[in-house]
Amino acid sequence: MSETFMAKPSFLRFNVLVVDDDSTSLAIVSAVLKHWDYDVVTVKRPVDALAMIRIHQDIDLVITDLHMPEMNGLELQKEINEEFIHLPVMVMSSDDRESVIMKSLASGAVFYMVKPVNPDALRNVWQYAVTSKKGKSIFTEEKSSLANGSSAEKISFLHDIVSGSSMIEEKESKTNSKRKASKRRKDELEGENAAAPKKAKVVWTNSLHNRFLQAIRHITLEKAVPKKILEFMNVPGLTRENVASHLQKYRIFLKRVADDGINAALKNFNHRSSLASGRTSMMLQEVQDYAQAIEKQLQMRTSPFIPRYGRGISELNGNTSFGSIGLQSHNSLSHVGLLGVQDNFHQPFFGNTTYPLYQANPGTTFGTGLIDMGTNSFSCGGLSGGLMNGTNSNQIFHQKSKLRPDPYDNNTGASSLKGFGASGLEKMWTINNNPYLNYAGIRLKNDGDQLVGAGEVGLNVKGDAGAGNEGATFHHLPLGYSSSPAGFAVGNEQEHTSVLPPLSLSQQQYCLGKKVENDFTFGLMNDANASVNDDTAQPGRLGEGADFGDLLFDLSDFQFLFQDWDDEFIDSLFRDQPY
DNA sequence: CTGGGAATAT
DNA sequence: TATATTCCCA
Repeated sequence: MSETFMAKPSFLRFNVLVVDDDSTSLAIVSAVLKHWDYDVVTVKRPVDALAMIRIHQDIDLVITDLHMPEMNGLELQKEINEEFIHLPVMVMSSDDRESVIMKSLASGAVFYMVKPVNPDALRNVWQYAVTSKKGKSIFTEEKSSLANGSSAEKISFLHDIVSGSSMIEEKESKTNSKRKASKRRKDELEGENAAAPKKAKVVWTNSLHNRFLQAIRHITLEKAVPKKILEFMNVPGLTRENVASHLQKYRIFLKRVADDGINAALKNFNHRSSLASGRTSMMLQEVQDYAQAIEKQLQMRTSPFIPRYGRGISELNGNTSFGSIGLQSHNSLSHVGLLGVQDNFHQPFFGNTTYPLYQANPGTTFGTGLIDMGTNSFSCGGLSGGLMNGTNSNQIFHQKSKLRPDPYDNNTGASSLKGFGASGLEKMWTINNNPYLNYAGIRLKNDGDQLVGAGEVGLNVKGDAGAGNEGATFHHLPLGYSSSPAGFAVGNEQEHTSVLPPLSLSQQQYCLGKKVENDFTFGLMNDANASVNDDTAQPGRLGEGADFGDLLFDLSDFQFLFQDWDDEFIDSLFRDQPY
């Protein structure tokens, strides 16, 4: 606590929404925030900010410019806090008049930054986000920036005054506010020294949890004790107690699975699951871990997954044949589900030794993925069919979650539209009523990162399921396919960058599970004998060397939704492959 | 000190 | 209610 400031623990992720009509300012703030390891979303219009917050559902902090057309920062702040009470909003402006500052803070802004924004001030904004998350504030640090007489310093003091105490009281004494602030700060520090500082609650994000799981897998469940796990995880700031606590919860979960079955365990695991913030991946990981444990115990050579998990997961959303694991699905066709399985399947279905883990055929269908939306449409999940494919399970392995941004904009040649499928969208709409421009998910256009639209992948639509890219030419995963890509591959037909190796274009159809209604089959892997148009889909077997885990989506990757993509970020996706 | 269960806190 | 922290004891 003797540091000049409390650095943001690297394992804490914060989604910061920046709103500024000025592109330059927006870019700068965004860049600085990213530099400080925040996840940043930017919009230029306040109305888009509101939409983004509603859709994203996992914004931790909003930083908005004050002076904007249509709606100014304070109006935006008011709207936000009416709808999202605990979402902190910071205001920034080149206006350094104290009256304006005070008005903003009185209005409910948690902080006021004078432009040009001090990078140091941005570094610590996570604490405000933490405040919103925890319902308590964490201000234990001395800020080095206080040493000088900058505006930021003044603002910082103003904030200190406002936080945790009556604004009215402070207004009355604003002339000597600086002194009072100093005194307050001192009191705080003394109090903390006496009573020990409040520890920030560790939030077990998906990524953190995944590290935890990795540790357990590495150590093996039997030998996994808090100390070893902690050591393996190697996360600064994480304590043995934290790990012990989580391990306890984890074991309870496993026990519940053992006693009641995976279905029951999943049911009350996390009802709040949403794509970006939920713990769906944890569920999946638990399934994996538990399945492995079972497998070991029973010394089974064949997969024990089907009878137990296939249906179990299917039943999650009440669907008799396919489920989607806590995610939305409102279509009688299509489906999806990570582990969807045909009702009468009684054998392992994860590919076979000849065609292990192929993706579903995207020739006429779309599929796989996490979310299903729209009439006659298909699920299109972020990862979609992009997860697995290929005759080599190792390939599959490394394809996992390599979400690719779109390097192209076929219309302009500019550097791309950005988009993703599979958010927990409830409102979808098509673009220009043009099926060729339909998308699953949200698209962010490059010209200012405005939210330009979201659509659905429709029947017979050549649409990307997944990362969208507007243009005459669609992008496909497998080379040569003219439609229906699934996944995040992008580019044009000739130059696409695919997360998948090309499929041969024979009539082989792939599916896991069965067809649904007419033409749609889904599933994660194919079998050469399967056809989308008949019921002959044969489940394959788990290919040798394949890992059940390969099939599991890691939703922590979706925390990148709406992220501004840049080269560094993209690189990090590949660099940080967990396996 | 460590692990793990239970009580407690948010 | 769920989950993380703290306490307690073998």
